[in-house]
Formats: sequence, C-alpha cells, structure tokens
Amino acid sequence: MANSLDTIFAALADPTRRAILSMLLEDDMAVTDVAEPFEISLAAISKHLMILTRAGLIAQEKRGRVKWCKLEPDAMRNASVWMQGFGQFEPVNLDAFERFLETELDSTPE
Amino acid sequence: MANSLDTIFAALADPTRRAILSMLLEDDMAVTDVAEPFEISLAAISKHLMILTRAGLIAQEKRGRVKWCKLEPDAMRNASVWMQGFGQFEPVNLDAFERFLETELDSTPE
DNA sequence: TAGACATTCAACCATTTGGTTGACGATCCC
DNA sequence: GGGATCGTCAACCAAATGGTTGAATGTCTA
Repeated sequence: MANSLDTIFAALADPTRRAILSMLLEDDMAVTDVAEPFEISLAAISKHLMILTRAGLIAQEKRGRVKWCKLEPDAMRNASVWMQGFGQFEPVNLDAFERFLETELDSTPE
Repeated sequence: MANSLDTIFAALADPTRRAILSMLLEDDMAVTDVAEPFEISLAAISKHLMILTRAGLIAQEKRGRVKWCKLEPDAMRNASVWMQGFGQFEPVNLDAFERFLETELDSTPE
C-alpha cells in the first residue's frame, strides 16, 4: 500500500510536501521544526507529514513527546526507476546522466 | 507553466494517465485509440489527455479530424532529475544507478 | 502536581478532481 | 449535401484535497 506509484506521485505533487522533503535532505527534524518556515498551521503540516509517511517517502519515529521525521529514499527511487523507462526515447539522455553523476560525486565526501 | 513539478507529478499520480503514457511508449496514437482499452467515456479520456498535455508530458497534433498524441519525454526527465537528488542518502545508490545505465545502454542501438 | 510543550483529532469549509451525459463543431466520404 | 466519425464543450455530481480552528492526548519539567 505504501510505495504505490499513485500515492508517491500524489504526495510529490504538492509544493509544500516537496519543500519538506528538501528540508529533510539536510537532517532529520521534529514536526514543530518542519512547520516553522511555513505559514500554514501545524495541523496542516501534520497532515502533509501523514501523506508523506503513507507514501513511504518519510518515516516518523516518536521519542518522548517529539516525533522525528526522516527521509526514506526507497519509495522515491521506485518512482524514479519507473520514470526512467521513459527516457529511452531521447537521443542520449546525457543531461540527466551527468547531473546524476554530479550529485553522486559531489555529495558523498564522508 | 507546463513542466512545473506540480503539474507533472499531479499528472503522474493517476493510474489511467500512467497507463496512457505507457501505451504511447509503443507508438503515437489517436485519441479514440487511446480510449479504446479503458472503460471510461471518451470525454474523460480527453480530459486526461489535456492534463498530460498541460503538464508537458505529451504533445497533441491534429491532422484532419484525427488528433495524434505522442510522448514528450523532456517533462518527465525534469521530474526524474529532481528526484535523483534524493538518492544520495542511500549508502551508495548503486541500484538505481545500474538500472539507469542499463536502460541507457540497452535502448540506444541507433 | 501543575503548567508548558508537541502533536494529533474532529468538525468544518472551499476548491479541485475524475467521472457522467448530451449537445456541438469539424472533417471525411458517398 | 448528408450521414458517419472524431473529439471537445458544458453542465452537473460525488469524492478527495488542503486548509482552518478548537479541543484532546501525551510527555517533559519546575
């Protein structure tokens, strides 16, 4: 049920949720801290996080009264792989390939 | 306006629309032929095609009374590249990387 | 024990979405 | 010209979505 392309793509379709994912790229965060930069209510953020969780894009773990959110990249990779099936029509697709390599080399120093 | 991640991911979130894209992977098709395998009305299919077009995922061209639909892979690649930024958290991300290379090498014989 | 804090729940609202049906505008062909 | 075919438009409908507010739950701490 999680990881279905339906729920993954639907989750990614919202800019607030994509922004949350980008924030989690930096570090795991508590719900309140996730909500801080946005102008919508905490309850709304809570719903967004629920949708991301059901899609399998993040995982939430409660420690004490704080619920931590962390990225769960597997779901996104499933969707990414599905999409790559459509790249084969381009002459070469070098563009995406290069950027892929760049982020790969660029961001794994440790 | 087309090619925004919002509209692209929203378009991909519907199983009917993903099925249409897969069909177009085989060949360009007329609207009526796109609709044939589905059990919903032609008008509904027409709406789906409009959404895919606005997202930039397909292009439609009218020749005579027939409107041809063809895949437009650039939009999907934009989304794919965005998503690949999230792969870096995996230990290595070799899985997606390999498949990426495979489809790349596998499908560009000409 | 009493607040204060972190988060969700419940009820509600407006808008969007995916579907329907029927009428309509083009276009092809006899 | 007239009928069949291709596709969209318009009006409508039910359900889902993204937001709100206020109350409720659970946990930490003074």
